[in-house]
Amino acid sequence: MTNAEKAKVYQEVLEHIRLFIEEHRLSPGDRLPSERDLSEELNASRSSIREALRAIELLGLIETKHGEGTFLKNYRPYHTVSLLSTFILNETRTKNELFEVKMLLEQNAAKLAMEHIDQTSITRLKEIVTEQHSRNNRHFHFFKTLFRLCDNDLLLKIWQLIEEFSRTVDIAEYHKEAYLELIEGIQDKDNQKIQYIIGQLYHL
Amino acid sequence: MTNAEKAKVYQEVLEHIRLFIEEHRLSPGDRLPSERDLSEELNASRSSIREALRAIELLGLIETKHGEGTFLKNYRPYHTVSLLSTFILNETRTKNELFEVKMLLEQNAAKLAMEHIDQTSITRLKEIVTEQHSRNNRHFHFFKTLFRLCDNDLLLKIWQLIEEFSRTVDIAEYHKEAYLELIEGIQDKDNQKIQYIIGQLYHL
DNA sequence: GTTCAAGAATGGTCTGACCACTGGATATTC
DNA sequence: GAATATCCAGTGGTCAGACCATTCTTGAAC
Repeated sequence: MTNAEKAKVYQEVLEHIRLFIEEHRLSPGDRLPSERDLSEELNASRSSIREALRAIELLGLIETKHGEGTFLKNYRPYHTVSLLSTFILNETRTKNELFEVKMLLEQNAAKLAMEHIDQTSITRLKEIVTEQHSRNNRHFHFFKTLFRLCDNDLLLKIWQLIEEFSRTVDIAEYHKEAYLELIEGIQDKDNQKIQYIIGQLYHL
Repeated sequence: MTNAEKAKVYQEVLEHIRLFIEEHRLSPGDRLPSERDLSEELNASRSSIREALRAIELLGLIETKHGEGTFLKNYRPYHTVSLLSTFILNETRTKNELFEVKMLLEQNAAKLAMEHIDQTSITRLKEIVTEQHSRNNRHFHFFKTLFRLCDNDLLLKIWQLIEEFSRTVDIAEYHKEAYLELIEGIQDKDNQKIQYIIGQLYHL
């Protein structure tokens, strides 16, 4: 036997759960079978079931309520992965990959948003940049709004995921002026300028 | 009692492990205490210890070797991204979103690759386009090679996941000529042309 | 109808057992 | 002495069963 790659029980359980969700078309808020039921159905011990459930709970995909059950959760980045911060992410290679992807996604968003932009959105963006309370979160709010304009939920989710990871390394906040210039670029539909400004943020 | 927020044992274990790693300055490859030792030291059952370990194993932070022990792993975000994606991608998602993101990623890759390209890679790309056996898989092979040139595993992983998922919807294969033109664009470092060609593939 | 107590279902945790794999110590053979 | 085979302690993998804490339902008592 060269490399049988025998999967652990909890990994198989994970796959079963994934399929279960798919087959039954479960939506966030819906209840999963109880640990005991899963145990019986999958022919695995309750401990193994729990190992699997705990793992995806940590990922933020499910939620357990004592005495009630296990529920599918509306996945939101920014719940769990702060764990990673002290764990690692110190490797420069990892950091660079993260920031590069983040920058690319933001460039993509800006370009797409440029095509959908209207005066109301421009105003909203300007507000976000100048609002006081978003001082420590300007970048996040600004781009979240921008991504929303793109009308592509998948793109938004990917970005949020990457953004979350990035935070465990470094919180990126830049000068107000850059964002205002960016808005100008979007308003003028000047793609070159947009790409350049975002590139500059990341000093690449 | 308003909101006691009693943490589960496995979450406390997680925190202990995190601290342990920090205090002992563990690096990837180093070994963690055995499950039984942790159990005794933290005054928790082995099951609880395992729930915690399985969770961060799934995250990709550690690696367990049967009979040997548990080891700290060199963490790469794409591991987690790929995990989450199997769930995220299954959430309601339109074909358009999927293909738009795919296109954007491919545009990103082409642009990045443009900056790293050399003669050998050009030749390799041309081969892929003209090879017979990759006829039904040209797009995938071509872009996979292109993404590799970008030297960003995270970006590659994201694209691969989306590409795979796209296949369940529709298989995209285009005319040989488009790829050859794309190679030309990359060779000439003509970004506008690159973006245009890829955009055309997706008729946007 | 309202209230309250009992009970069923469910997650949370622990104990202890046994198996399978690994690596080093020890014994055996040459 | 060197190579090999064997054994064994340590470790992860899995399981069965127990008990507790919480929640919700059910039905009896009022």
